[in-house]
Amino acid sequence: MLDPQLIREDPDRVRASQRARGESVDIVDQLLAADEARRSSLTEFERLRAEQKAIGKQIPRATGDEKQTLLSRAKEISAQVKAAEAAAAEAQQRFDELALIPSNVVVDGVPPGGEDDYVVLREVGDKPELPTVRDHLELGEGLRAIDTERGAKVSGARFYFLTGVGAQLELAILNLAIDTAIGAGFVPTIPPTMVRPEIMRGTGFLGAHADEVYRVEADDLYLVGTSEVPLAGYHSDEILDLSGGPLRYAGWSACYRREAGSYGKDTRGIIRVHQFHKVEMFSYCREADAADEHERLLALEEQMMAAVELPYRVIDTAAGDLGSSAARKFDIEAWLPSQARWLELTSTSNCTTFQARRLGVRERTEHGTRTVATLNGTLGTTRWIVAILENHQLADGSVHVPAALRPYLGGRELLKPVTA
RNA sequence: GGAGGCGUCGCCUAGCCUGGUUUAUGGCGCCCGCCUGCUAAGCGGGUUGAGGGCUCAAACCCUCUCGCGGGUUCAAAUCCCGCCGCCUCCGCCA
Repeated sequence: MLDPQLIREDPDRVRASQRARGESVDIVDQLLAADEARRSSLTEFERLRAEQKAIGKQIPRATGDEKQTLLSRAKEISAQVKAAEAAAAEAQQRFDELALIPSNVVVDGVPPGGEDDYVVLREVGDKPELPTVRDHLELGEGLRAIDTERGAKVSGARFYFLTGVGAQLELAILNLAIDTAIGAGFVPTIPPTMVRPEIMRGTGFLGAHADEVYRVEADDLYLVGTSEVPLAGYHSDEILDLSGGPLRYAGWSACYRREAGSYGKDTRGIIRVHQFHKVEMFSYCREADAADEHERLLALEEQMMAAVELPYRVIDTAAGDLGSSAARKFDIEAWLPSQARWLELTSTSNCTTFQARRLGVRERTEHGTRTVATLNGTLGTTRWIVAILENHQLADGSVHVPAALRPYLGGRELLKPVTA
């Protein structure tokens, strides 16, 4: 949700943002009109209400004829107040509904355009030169690490078992991620992965991508697609003290995604699955500090990429490909040798005050309270296994273990295929 | 799943039965000031949040806010209904 005051005072900025995203520009004028209607009906209600209260105050003191006069006048105004209140509530509701429509105002410098109009900020590391290229599933099966057949048998398409070194490798990635986060001052957090509707709505996931989300109907709860959701809800309706700097959390959780509408895409292996694990960074900070915090999250992601020794590039996502909550988004894509393309491994978004406003997260300042900014970023996921296996494969199907992961894998330097 | 209790401005708490002079009481904490070699104590004042009006901005004014949402009434923290959350006990399960 945008700041109503911003819409009122600088509608052109909102229009420009909507235009850059390729979304409705007219909505701004609809909002301005609805805001005008809302305020005028509110003023009318408040005027009548004040009058009603003034009369009500005189009634207990009055007697006889005077009291009867006051009572009849009170009765009259009571009906007027009721009508004015209903009108004001209706205007407010109309405004609230419209206010949810515009996406976040993009940060200056975000490339305009759609999915393919991203800007590559940098490319780091060399793509491996491989004599033979096996894809991650072939490698994973050879290592007895990934079993998608049994995953499908037990749970259906896009489910899998990680076994042996596969399970250990996932834990290694996630442990390295959480240790990195702790080292950077994040509070390690294991959040609930089922949340109430208002939390899911507040984070903006029930908008355009609502059919991506699993819903547990019997209990009216949603399964989260990322721990961003419970971490954003963690401080909902709270007033924070950010005088000591941003509040930073690193959530470790299972993530669930329906992947509706992605039929036939990434069907092989574990690139696109219904359930995976992720360590996610989440920061609450002052809006003025949000851009710096975004760079900090990106730097930590790059630190992780270096640690797992993957060639990658950083892209600045174009306006039209941002989620509705994000004002800017950087993705890190690792090289995927089997398909000779880049594969998204992390994504970090600056949501500015968009998410926090919906969730009622504010901070105390000298002059009152104000909405904070929220940011999130990936520090490790199950998908990283894909890039690690493929980039570090050797000719015989064994896989070199990056030094940073070895402590989490019993010191092993090499994962070898199971021949038996 | 069953029974009972509770939800008041950061924390604790009065008010609810018996609706209106309540601008929601008092304490703690916190902030400002006074006093005092310093500190503590003492004294005085301030201290929920949201929205709107006026304004360059403030001061100021108004409305809403006693878990949430309805209802009754001229008038609701107070009466009625529904919901949510927490606690205790019982049952069931791990």
